[in-house]
Amino acid sequence: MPPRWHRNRQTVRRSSIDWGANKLLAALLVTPQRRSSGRHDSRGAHVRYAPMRLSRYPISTLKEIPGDAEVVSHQLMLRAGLIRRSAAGLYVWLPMGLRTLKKVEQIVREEMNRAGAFELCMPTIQPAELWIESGRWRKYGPELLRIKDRHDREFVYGPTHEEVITDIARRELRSYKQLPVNFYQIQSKFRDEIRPRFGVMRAREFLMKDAYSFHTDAASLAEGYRLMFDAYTRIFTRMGLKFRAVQADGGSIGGDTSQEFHVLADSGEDAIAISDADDYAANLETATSAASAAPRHGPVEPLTKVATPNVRTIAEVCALLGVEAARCVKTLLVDGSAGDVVALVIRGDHELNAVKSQKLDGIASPLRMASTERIRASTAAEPGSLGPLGFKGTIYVDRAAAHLADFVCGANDKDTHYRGVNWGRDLPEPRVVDIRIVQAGDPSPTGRGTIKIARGIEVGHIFQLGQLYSAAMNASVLDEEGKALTMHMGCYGIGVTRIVAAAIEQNHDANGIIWPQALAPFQVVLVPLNYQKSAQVQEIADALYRDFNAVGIDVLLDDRDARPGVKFADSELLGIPHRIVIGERSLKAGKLEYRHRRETESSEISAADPVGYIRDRLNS
RNA sequence: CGGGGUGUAGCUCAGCCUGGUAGAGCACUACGUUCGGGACGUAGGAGUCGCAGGUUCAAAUCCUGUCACCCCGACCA
Repeated sequence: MPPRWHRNRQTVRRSSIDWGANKLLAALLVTPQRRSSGRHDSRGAHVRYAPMRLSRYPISTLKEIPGDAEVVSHQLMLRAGLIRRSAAGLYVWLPMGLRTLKKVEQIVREEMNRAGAFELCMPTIQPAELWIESGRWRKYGPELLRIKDRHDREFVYGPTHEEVITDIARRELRSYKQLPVNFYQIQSKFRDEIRPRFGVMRAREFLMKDAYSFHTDAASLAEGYRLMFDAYTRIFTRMGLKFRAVQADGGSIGGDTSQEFHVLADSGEDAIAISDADDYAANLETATSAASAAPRHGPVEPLTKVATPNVRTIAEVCALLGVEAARCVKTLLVDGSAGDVVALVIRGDHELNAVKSQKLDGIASPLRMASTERIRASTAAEPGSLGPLGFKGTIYVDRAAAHLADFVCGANDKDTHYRGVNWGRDLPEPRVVDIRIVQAGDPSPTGRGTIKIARGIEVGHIFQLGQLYSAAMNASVLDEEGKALTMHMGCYGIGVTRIVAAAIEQNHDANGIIWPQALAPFQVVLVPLNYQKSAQVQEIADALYRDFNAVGIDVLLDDRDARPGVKFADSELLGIPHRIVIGERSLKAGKLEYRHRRETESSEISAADPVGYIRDRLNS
């Protein structure tokens, strides 16, 4: 069933504005009966149904929150009629929402162009051969949507475009003189997420700006990477978002150096560690802290074995023995890459970081905890009384655990623990690694300040890929000596659709969205009161509407025959930054009422030059 | 994929336990009154009760299967 848009019984006045290409749209919006009764201008085109009059604009706001929307941005996007769900993780962008999406796109495009990147457009459907060649046909897993055409040939719906761009680059680029170069596109991606959620925030099909740069060497790549870092900083700054660039893990895309851009919001899915004294910031997955500088204390206590019946957790051990968790050590057994079991030792009050751990030699990636059967087979102990003492096999010890003296650990014997354990005396000196999750209050690794934990929404990610794909796909150019040179690559993503949701998460109140100026679908909403009754109100509202359009300010005229409360509520839900109320009451005094979406009180402005007033505010 | 939950009008939901043939509010249509913060009245349109099978004189309701969606965990822009 088609939605029913707001209608206006009243005949709209003839407008002098030339709508150009919008005429066709305007004509299409007209119902058949109306078309027959409409009037035509001298060129025979329809001009009566100006598209930015709310009586004709297809908005459909909801008072109630659709039941499946969990986070505010999803709720507000549905309530304001920006998107509608088509299937799990698949969304339709309605006209009002698309306006904001296009603004995001345009800012990204302008800044990418300014950084010297070239826009191109790759197909969403990609041939399987390229993925087989890069090795990701096997590696990518079920998130990759694989499809067949009528000839039974295999394709994928692209979740990313490294293969296609590398293929193009190796065919088009021949000489080092053509480098460095950066290509980007703003294109739909499909990732068959296990659990799409939060509306457009984690959708399966989404819009992404993806850029790929090609270089002769690592130094040039680092320079190109820096250019992208700067471009991203400008992009998110222009959008009026509070964001933070953080160190990141390469994940499935691969590569060494990588940073994420996070929009800070409490509802964010990612935790990030931020120093309170300098610019250190990292995804919790890779965040580290300063290792203790002081030397380890020497042994004092003798090694003693104590009975700890039915004690399994660190908390229980502490309670029984009267020691702090920070003086205990916990030993976690994980699957090794050779079918064995590897022991990871961390301090009792710390937690294991899976991303850091799975990078260690001899550990299976992704990280898996060893099954109870395997634990029994390799140690003859039960989980709960495991320890490094007497463990046969590889042992990795976290820096903080390695710094302990006279500590407590499991004895690898059911219902017993050791206390007074010391590295070097009772055990060999450990293999020291960094495998724990940093905690709020830890010292920053830069040596200045302490770590705070914040939450963020990842809206951008930049990588130095190196020769990962170019080597696999043999993408080379000739160097100065005429020898083949494997190109160095960087890749740079921005979640275009996700930005819209992230901006709302960061900018809303109880009444609705509060768009940052750069993302607002319209800058100004005109709210005439009694538009249908008062000739004066109608005349002034129409004139203002023409004037704003004439100077190129996006304006929406709420000419609906609705009560004031409805118009106010909708203008706030939609989050239009500037609202001008045209009412007979203030017109008598030669005034209009102005209110910014962030303000709680209206102010009177002169009716003489509202366009100039708004223009000043837009520029300030 | 594992665990939990829900499918009844465009939206939010009641009815289901205890079978008796479909409801409310919002939205929509018409008319009237109203009109500076989501009005009111009257009338109206709209649902194969997710789908399939079964039990029964009778199924939204009970049973079986199936599909879809949502929530909690490992992935990502």
